[in-house]
Amino acid sequence: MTTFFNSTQPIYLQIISRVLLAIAKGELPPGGKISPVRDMAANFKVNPNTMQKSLAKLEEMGYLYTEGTNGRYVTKNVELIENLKTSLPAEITANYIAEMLDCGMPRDEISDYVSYAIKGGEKNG
Amino acid sequence: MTTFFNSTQPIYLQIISRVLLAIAKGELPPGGKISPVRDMAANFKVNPNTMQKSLAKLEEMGYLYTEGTNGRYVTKNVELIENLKTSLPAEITANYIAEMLDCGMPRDEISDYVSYAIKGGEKNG
DNA sequence: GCTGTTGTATTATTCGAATAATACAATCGA
DNA sequence: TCGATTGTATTATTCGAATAATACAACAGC
Repeated sequence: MTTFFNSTQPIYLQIISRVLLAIAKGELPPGGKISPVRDMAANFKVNPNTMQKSLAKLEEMGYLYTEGTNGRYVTKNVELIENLKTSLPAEITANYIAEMLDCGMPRDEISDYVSYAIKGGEKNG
Repeated sequence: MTTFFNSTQPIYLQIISRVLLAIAKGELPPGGKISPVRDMAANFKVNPNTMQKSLAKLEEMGYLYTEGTNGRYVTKNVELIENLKTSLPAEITANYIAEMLDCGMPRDEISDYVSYAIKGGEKNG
């Protein structure tokens, strides 16, 4: 069914994450026009209302803005976007470290563990 | 309100994670009796039904078992628990690496990034 | 002016999570 | 035996997420 999402988190939040990522990676450039709500809903295979909800939240956060009935655009606030580029991986990493500490892993062994996992302990696409 | 949980994931799943962690860390030793449903519900400040749901799932998974009306216990299957000890951090790490790659971070820079974050880039309790 | 596209709003329905309030069955201990 | 404790089951209600089906307002292009 939902090819894009997992079930443990609301879809609209997962959409927000994906759009933020696209903005951070420059796939959605500053000032660039994004697809209409209905199209994005179709692409993500979700209900237009769900898509609308996600985009409205992103607008609240300042990452998107609406130009009347003309369409929706990515913010031109490049500082906000630069900030996103650094804060996204930072948050993910801070979260990861917290989880590992919670697991009982000593702080000074975590990065070694990551090294090991990357080099061959696990198979990562 | 919910001092223990965040809102982006169902509480009963978060409880499951916490119990698994406690088992892996040995805080709940193999064969050890755990608190009654009602007590655990009170401790976690959730509804007894929610607690019951989590414990039932953990039982399905084989980590707990019920002795009639006597109480609930942690499995004596130490191999299962040993497996948990390694698989928990492995899964967390695999997930983390996938997220970082998704962010566009080169594979060979991830562990350095973690090192940096641990040593002082971030403040971690 | 008309039509299509855009964002937005509204109402209703379904579903699962969570809570509440009980009730029941089985065992243990006094 | 009696009562407390245990796990379990049942029914109802509330809430948010998600979907469905529309409807409306505003602008662009013909």
